[in-house]
Amino acid sequence: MTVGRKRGFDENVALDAAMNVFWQKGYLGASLSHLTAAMGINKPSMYSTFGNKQALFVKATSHYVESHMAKHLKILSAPSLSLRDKLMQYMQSVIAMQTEQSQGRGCYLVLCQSEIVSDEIPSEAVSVLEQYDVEAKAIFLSLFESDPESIEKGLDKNAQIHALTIYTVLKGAASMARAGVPCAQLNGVIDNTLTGIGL
Amino acid sequence: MTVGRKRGFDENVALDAAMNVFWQKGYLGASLSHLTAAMGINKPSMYSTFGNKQALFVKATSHYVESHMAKHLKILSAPSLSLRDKLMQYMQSVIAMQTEQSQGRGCYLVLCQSEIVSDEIPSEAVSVLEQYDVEAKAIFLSLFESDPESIEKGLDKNAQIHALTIYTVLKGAASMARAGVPCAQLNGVIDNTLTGIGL
DNA sequence: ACAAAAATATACCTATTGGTACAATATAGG
DNA sequence: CCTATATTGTACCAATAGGTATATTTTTGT
Repeated sequence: MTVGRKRGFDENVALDAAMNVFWQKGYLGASLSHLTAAMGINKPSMYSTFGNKQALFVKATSHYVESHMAKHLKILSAPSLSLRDKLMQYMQSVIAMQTEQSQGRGCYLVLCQSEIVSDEIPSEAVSVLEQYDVEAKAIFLSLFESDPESIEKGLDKNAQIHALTIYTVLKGAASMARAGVPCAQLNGVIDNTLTGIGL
Repeated sequence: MTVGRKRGFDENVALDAAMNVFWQKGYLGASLSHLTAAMGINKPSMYSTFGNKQALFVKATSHYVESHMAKHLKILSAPSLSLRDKLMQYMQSVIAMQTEQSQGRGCYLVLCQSEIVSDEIPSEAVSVLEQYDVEAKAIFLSLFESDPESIEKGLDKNAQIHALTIYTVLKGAASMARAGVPCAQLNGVIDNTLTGIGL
């Protein structure tokens, strides 16, 4: 065992609490008082464990992606589903998660990415946000470029546009979810969107 | 003439400058120092002219709607255009405006509406933001409900879903514009969207 | 039992936040 | 020209921001 007093809190529980604060308030709106209160610790504990606000944000952002976004991805590679069902179930799953809270919160990433232009966000926080944005776009692009059914239907010819359509609707749905629009209504938007792509 | 020293600045010019700061930074990220510096005045002048930060925000928000959003609306009621062209030209016009700056700023309203859930926005600011959200939704809804071509094609049967689809894509496109995606790519998304609705 | 190490609580730091008091400066009417 | 009125510049206010110094508590190895 390492020498010294034992940590009186679970690092992952605290990180999850911090993630929820950033999710609700964004980077700028989440003060250290808000964060540490939600995490159930005081500032020195936060600083010694996570570094500083931007380092906490970087960890909280990765934690969001791993705990709330990654699990939906396996739907996109389910071999038994048609391309339409892959995309539909993926989008429905993501949006259901974003409308879960009675006071919907939408998407952590969409919220915080919108703060980048303000020029008030530290560079490491900007980096991680931009990195996930690039990755998300790449996932849809490679799906339309490589999926056999996509190629068969000729959707790979306009893979870029179709990928951007999915991504745009997801971002829009995140805004709508944050504004309190219920999941059921957004499912109709998904249906329209997939029809427009040709699925 | 009224007695007393004359105002050394143009109220509308100052309001326009304030609008641009809120557009870039949102309500929380726009400090009084940022605002007054951009407006070219000092704090007492700002407070005596506009009241306080939230009153300035309410005026700046209305100014945004009138100077940047209202002008696109006439496209939706152009009698010579098909329903598809009305919606396409409207969306293209809005998105072209949002991608204008090399460092795109997206939509003022979408940005600030995303701050509401943070619970850090004064109530009068929340009210004006929610009011414009309701109005925007109503415009698309009444279009699909009442437009002759919409009725002829049976789109009025699902007017709610179609209206929400347009609005969701516009919000998503605003996020994309803010992230720097060029106008040309988003025009492809518009095309997909209108196809999905059945236009 | 005791020293070293780690985590905690409290109090503090400087900078900035939204907002004002007050004195100096213009302006118009009498 | 002088007074009333309105705007301006400067300096300030309390509260909070992100971050830290320090002393206290708790733990383990010797």
